[in-house]
Amino acid sequence: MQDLLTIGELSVRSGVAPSALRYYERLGLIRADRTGGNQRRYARAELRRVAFIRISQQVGVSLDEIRAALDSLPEARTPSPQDWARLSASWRSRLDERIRLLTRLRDDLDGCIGCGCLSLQRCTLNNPGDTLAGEGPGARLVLPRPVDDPTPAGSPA
Amino acid sequence: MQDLLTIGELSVRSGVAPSALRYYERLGLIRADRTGGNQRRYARAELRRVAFIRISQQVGVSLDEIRAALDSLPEARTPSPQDWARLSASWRSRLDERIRLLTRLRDDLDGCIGCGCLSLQRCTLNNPGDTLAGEGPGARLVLPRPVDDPTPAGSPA
DNA sequence: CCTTGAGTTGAAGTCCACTTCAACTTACAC
DNA sequence: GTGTAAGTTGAAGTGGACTTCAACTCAAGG
Repeated sequence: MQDLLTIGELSVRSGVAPSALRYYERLGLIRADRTGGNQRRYARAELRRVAFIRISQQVGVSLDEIRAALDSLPEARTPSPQDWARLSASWRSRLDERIRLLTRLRDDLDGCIGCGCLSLQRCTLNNPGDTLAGEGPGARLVLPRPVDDPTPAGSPA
Repeated sequence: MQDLLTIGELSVRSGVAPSALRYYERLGLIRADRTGGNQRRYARAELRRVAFIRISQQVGVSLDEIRAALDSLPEARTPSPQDWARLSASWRSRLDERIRLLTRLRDDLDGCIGCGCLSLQRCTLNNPGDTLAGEGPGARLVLPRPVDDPTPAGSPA
């Protein structure tokens, strides 16, 4: 066991496919030394970078933003625990926000289930720049903003 | 104000772009009558379908699954509040699960920030079939399962 | 009538995060 | 020295959820 990992080893240890690791490298998220025969050899510290990438993805951050965050790490030295803590902390509010939104959606869903209304207005939905923010595809709001459903109260759906 | 909406009206009221509404129709998620001149006219009930689609997307359900869910609605009659309640309830556990995972990630992140470890193993991360389930792109696990990082305790990252 | 904004279509394009492929080279255990 | 698993590359493909485009047609107010 040396201090350098092959791509296969890093893949197994990180749970990330080799093709994804190469992709990350192309995007500048991780780096590798090369052997005389041009094969990648990863320093152990890269494991932490990959860990950070995966965590960040869970939080809902794009690879591009992750790259920006990683770029803020000191280049001269191996990042310290404090460095990593700072980066992780920077996602904290986004994570909180996502949890808050989903929780609110759940509560609203419960309310809607109670009354069976599923009305766009009272639900968390269609609250642009709030619920629609930051979630994956399909959550882009193109039009200015939704308008209340003027169905006369009591009409049959 | 009649009981049929143009695509533009439905778009404004639902907050979904016309192109997306046409796309939903192609996928069989919503339907529209046509005027003599071949323009779409939506029954008011379609607003609820669109609402359901958006809510479901928030929960993290794919359009394909949403279509399957919508297909389970009675065709003969306008869906009742109970029908919608049943569909919404079917997402409930997924929503709960997502909230649970994100919350756990937050807690772990706090822990990791405390110690600065960011180690793959103790964090929620790389807990295949658990954390990695159901979340957007980048969360596919290809390799069997990650292996513990055997960095000797006390080695400098 | 005529203009103009809204709507129609199919095909192609976009974005993100990867994966797959083919053709070839290295590393290493025996 | 050799067999084979593992690695290399660039280019192209995938999937999901849409958007954009060009070339038209429709609907409705003046």
